[in-house]
Amino acid sequence: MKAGTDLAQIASLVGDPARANMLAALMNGAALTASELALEAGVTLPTASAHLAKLSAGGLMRMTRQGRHRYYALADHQVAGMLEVIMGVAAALGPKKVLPGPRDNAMREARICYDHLAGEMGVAMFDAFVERDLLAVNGDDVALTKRGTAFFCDFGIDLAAMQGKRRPVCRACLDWSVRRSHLAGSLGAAIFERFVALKWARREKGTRIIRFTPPGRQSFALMLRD
Amino acid sequence: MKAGTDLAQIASLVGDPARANMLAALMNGAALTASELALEAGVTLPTASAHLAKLSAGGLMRMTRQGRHRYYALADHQVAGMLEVIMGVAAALGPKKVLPGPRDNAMREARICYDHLAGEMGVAMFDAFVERDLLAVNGDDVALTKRGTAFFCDFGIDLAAMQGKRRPVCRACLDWSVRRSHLAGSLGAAIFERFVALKWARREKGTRIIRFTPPGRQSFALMLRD
DNA sequence: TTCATAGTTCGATGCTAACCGAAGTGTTGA
DNA sequence: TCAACACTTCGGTTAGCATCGAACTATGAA
Repeated sequence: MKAGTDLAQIASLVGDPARANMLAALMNGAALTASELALEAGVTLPTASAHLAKLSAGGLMRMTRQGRHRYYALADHQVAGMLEVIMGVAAALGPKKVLPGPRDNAMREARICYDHLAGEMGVAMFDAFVERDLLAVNGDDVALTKRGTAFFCDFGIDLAAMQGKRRPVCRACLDWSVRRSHLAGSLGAAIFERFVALKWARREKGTRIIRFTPPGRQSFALMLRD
Repeated sequence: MKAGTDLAQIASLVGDPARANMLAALMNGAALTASELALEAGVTLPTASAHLAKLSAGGLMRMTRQGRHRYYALADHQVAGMLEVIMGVAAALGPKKVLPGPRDNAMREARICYDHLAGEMGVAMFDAFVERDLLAVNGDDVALTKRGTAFFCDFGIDLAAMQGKRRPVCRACLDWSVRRSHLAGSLGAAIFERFVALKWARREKGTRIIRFTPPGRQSFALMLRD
């Protein structure tokens, strides 16, 4: 009985559409003001204020004052993780393909998932690698092919250093915004590092968004094609 | 906006106390009748029936008819996992140390978490391994030590077969009933398999409970100690 | 000081949904 | 065929809470 009460308490905080929209808007890790969140949720300021008070009291949010602004953010990683899991269930259950995922275009296009590229560009990259026989997919398993080994070495990645480590080299990671796989593992991380080193892309400070430079975008497209 | 709506839809299903109690009661993996769930939630049959209809329509539950009984169970693993995560957040936030976790003693002591041992015994095992320098914990990372490698080989586990696989060998998994970590990953799974092979323990059919045999319990304690 | 902006608090309103009793459906057993 | 049981559906009541406008507080700028 007690277990259910706790469960309900947290879930009901997330269970209101206005609050859920606010929480979803904060999933990129940024902190937003009360006004911005009100806009995001489609309610007036007083209503938003009441919701924010509840979320804070419930421990799901953390607030910092800065002058006359109050910035709200998710309380911690655990809360963000919980929201991801719930969205995962929602995505798996809802057969409605009506463009799920972040409203934030930049987030949907390219973002950091731990330490590798996710979003539409991440999925496109993964698909291209498989298409070109650089990666071999077998169920949930992903492995480097001979061609792939040559290709990534050529791209400037030290594959030898990854072998035999605890962390898997290739791993498929399900993208909640697109519901398709992208590349994780040490190779996924190394590729993203290389993108940054080549100045093709950089992380936007304080968020999980990845911004590609115009030339970087071009090089990226080229890399997938040939 | 759409993301928030999906989020709210699922969360609000869990967010009602009566429904949350029902879901919590089903977390041991068993299937219960509508009457039993009504009792569990503390509502009358008609009320429970309405809730169960909603949960089923929402995809969180699965129903099977058996004569004049209707058995309700959680839809799948993903749903059970989501509930675990939410309870984890609730436990982390609620400063009420009033003995959180499953009312069911057997569940709290030892249960399956995917494919490895969780619950009090799982946590005790993890602690002992770290204490004895078989595992090295560094933040969220867990790694095998040299001593650990020798120990687990000696215990009859084929560590070589795990290396280089997609799945991590060691992983820490947060236990919602005890709020401490236990061992997951392929090593965690292999250890549990070994327990079963040695007849120290077995899964109770249809539930997530793990039953240790008396000699198994003794051997287990010995294994942790020396 | 005065004005503007950001946010909270208050009071009133209205809608949703949880709830129960009573009646209805379907299954089992006699 | 009838009675008992398990469960669902229906109708009506009630309580909670999301919502908004208006008034209030606090910070910053002129």
